[in-house]
Amino acid sequence: MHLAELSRRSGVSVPSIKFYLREGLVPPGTPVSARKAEYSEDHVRRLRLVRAMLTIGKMSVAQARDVLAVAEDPAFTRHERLGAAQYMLPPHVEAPPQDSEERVVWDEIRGLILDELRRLGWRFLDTAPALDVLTQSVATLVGLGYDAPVEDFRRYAAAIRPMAEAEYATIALYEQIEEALEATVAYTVLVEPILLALRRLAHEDVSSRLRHGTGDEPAP
Amino acid sequence: MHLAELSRRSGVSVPSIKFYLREGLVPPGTPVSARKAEYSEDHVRRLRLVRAMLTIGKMSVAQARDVLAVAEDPAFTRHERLGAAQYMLPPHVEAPPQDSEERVVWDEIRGLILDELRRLGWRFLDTAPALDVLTQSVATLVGLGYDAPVEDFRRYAAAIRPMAEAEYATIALYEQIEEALEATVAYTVLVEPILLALRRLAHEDVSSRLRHGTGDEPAP
DNA sequence: CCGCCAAGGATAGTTGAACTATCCTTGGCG
DNA sequence: CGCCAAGGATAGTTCAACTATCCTTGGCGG
Repeated sequence: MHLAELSRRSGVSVPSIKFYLREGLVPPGTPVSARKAEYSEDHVRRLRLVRAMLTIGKMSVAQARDVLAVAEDPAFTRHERLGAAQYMLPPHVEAPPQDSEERVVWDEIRGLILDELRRLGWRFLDTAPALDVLTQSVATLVGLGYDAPVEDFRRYAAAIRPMAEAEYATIALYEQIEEALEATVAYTVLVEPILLALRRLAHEDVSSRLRHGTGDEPAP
Repeated sequence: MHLAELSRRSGVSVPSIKFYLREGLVPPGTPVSARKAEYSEDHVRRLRLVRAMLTIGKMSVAQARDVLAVAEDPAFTRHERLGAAQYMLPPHVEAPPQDSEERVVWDEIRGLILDELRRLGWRFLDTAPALDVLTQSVATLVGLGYDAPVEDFRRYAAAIRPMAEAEYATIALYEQIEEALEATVAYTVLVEPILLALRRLAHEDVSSRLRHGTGDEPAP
């Protein structure tokens, strides 16, 4: 198909597709002649993924480009691609505080988190960006005067572990099929809002029960 | 304290504080004379919260203003404020697809989700924005050619429910203390990245075990 | 063979958000 | 009485993400 049809199929305007091509978010079509390029079904999928990364994942164009680049770099093994893509996905902490006093608090919180997760037997690199995100969130919470939710923490971790196992299996399944190299990215970006939305609905349910709790039994 | 000191204490530049004052993200100080205003410790807290909403929560200035406005509007009861603030927090779905074919898929997915959650006994309004976010994410996943994760869904919901109960209790505790009106906002915005970061670390752990699984036992 | 013409690519312009710098007003104080 | 800095108002800047315009190119009809 040509640019015009790709635009129609994907719901992205022609100038925007050109922009994404320029930025390297979408691979160029195969040139069928010097002034015509042929686009495939993969391009439609890719455009949809890009839109999801930008709108749902709130990623910048630059971030999306970098993530997609490693996610499909044949120089890496599938496992490496998976890890590298995940490490590049936002959110990220720009830089830990330089201010010495804040830095002490930061390091202390990071240490506590690390200990707690190691105690659970979790294995990951000390350089995992998610660790810094965790530290930042907890540090901010503490800075606002709230207690660090350490016991909640253990509960969160225990609840999340089995989910991650199931998800990993699903992703690995799709990764076997070579056509779905971007499964990691799609699952990471799109399952996250699902989890958060469920959490909010659960809050609403809890709140509703406590307020106008009728004769119904609480959920198991 | 004066503007200059507020800036120092909060780590936000003076022009930015002025900007936030103008935009209504921070309440004005109490004017001690015509050219001097006194800012309190609450202003420091508020500025930190605002920065967290903008940087960690990736909210826009307008969204932050609206959320904070309802979160402390004395015209609402505590319970109403809680719900209203949560409903206004991002992410949001701008508009369901108008295209008739896509719209059918959308409604179908929305119906499936609603059925599933009702079957679990969850109570919430049909207008909850989180429902649309859920629908959008699942619809996008389906549009990319992945299966809708319905059985994972049940697992997610079951795992999240007890977390939500514990969190609600914590938030309610802080809400009792009148000085922490923004507890809902702080917890929603700051605990979400914690959950997502834990999920990513769990993925890394699972991946690491499957790859170079040593003699260690898998985590319970 | 020559020139037309549209697809596709290059270039510059637009828009909106989030600051940021400058100017202006004001009243306490020497 | 006039200086002067805090604080507020106004306009300017920067950056990302598009978006519109022009330009190049080569197949093809005359």
